[in-house]
Amino acid sequence: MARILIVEDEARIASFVAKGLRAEGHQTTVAEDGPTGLDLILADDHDLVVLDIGLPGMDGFEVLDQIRSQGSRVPVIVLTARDSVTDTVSALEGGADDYMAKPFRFAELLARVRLRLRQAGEQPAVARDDVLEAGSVRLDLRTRNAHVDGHGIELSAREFTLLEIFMLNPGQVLSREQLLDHVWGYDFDPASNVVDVYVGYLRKKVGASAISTVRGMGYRFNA
Amino acid sequence: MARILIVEDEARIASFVAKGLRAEGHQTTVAEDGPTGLDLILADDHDLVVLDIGLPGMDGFEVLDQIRSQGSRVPVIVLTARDSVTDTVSALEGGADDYMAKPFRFAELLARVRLRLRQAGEQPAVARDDVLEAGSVRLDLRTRNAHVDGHGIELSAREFTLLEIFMLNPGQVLSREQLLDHVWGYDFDPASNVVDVYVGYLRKKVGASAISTVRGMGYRFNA
DNA sequence: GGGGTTGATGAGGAACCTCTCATCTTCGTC
DNA sequence: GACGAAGATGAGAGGTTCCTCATCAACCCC
Repeated sequence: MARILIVEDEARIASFVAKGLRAEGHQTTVAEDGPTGLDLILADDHDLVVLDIGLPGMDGFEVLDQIRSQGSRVPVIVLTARDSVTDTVSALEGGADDYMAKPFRFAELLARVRLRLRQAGEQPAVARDDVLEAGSVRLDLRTRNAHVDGHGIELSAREFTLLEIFMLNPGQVLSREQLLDHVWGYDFDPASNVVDVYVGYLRKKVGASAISTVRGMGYRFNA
Repeated sequence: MARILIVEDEARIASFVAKGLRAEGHQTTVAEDGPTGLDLILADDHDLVVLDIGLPGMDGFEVLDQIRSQGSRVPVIVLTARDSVTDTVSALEGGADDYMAKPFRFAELLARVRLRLRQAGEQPAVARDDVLEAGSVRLDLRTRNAHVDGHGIELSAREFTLLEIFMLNPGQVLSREQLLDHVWGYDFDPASNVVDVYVGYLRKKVGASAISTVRGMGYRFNA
């Protein structure tokens, strides 16, 4: 769909982002340091850049500064350390379009990537659906209400996000790892069985048949 | 803006809804029983109907049935008792466009009223802003993230909703009663000081100057 | 059908959220 | 300045949420 450059030295995060974006149908390139990233950006081969601030050699500010001063208008989403106010403000003043504080959940990054791509493409703000429906389950993303068979159910924040991810990918098998990345974030203990537990909670609330287990693979939401 | 008919026998709820909708700039009429409501609807003088199911004399189902069988296509939002699954399903099958389970928060009803009016008007789904910004405060309604000076802050669900209401009405004085209706719902103890407490929490997080006290009146969010 | 692997689930601790209550502070008025 | 009213706030109860761990059940392969 879009060609996205990830400038990030931590392999774990780079791969977390790249993997997720590829699963969304985007083409990804990873640059592990500033100069490489800068070259690739200036080659003007990408639709969007995800840029880490804490890079070895040449930090993200410098990269940002250079590409803007050389006239590139490619959308840039900056990754900063959590609550590094200074970083964030500088980044936005320095020409970044948006930023994410680490650690972040992939679902959030994805939302911003979509927003920036949409804005860049000048597409008329796809009347994105604020309500997901599948079978008897209805999820209102704006009011955060959920209904099964037209009868309201209560979901906690975690349950809601998990169900949202499921309903955005109906019929697809989602691995525990994918779900953990999307709902819990990349820095969560991958050995935890918290996904299993929350799938259990959801099944109790939306009906056991809504989510089937694919042994050895993960879970699938049935439309 | 729109002419809205409220068919509801409980005065407390009728006035809660009417008051809120008038504050939004709509014209409201209240009918306290089914036959009156039916007459008014058939007079075709309203853009939208909020219809209670539990009415004396002629219940909401009957009203709905009659108006649909007589060809009216006015959008109808039905009010049902909480978790009365049967009611809800019957209502939707009977031609209602949406429903709210009692007790409800006004903010939610408003969201649905807007949606239905928009659909009825065939307006091209105003690219409604999913991000509220005022001064240094930024509130992303979709991802439920909040930022102050570009630095993420954590808000609980209640805090978020309260801040949302404030930011939707910047510069306006909002009474405790209004806030209670919007954020807590109409069946909440009006003598509670919970609004004061939560304003206190918000001030700690977004800065004390963001919300000023208007003595004897309520609170105002400053843009 | 036995054994190992994978998934489901109940129990429970820690943290958090929500609200009430009582007390303290601020404000306006006289 | 003294007083009463209005608002702010700390303490804390009660409930919920989130997660871990241990155990139990289902499944697969041979």
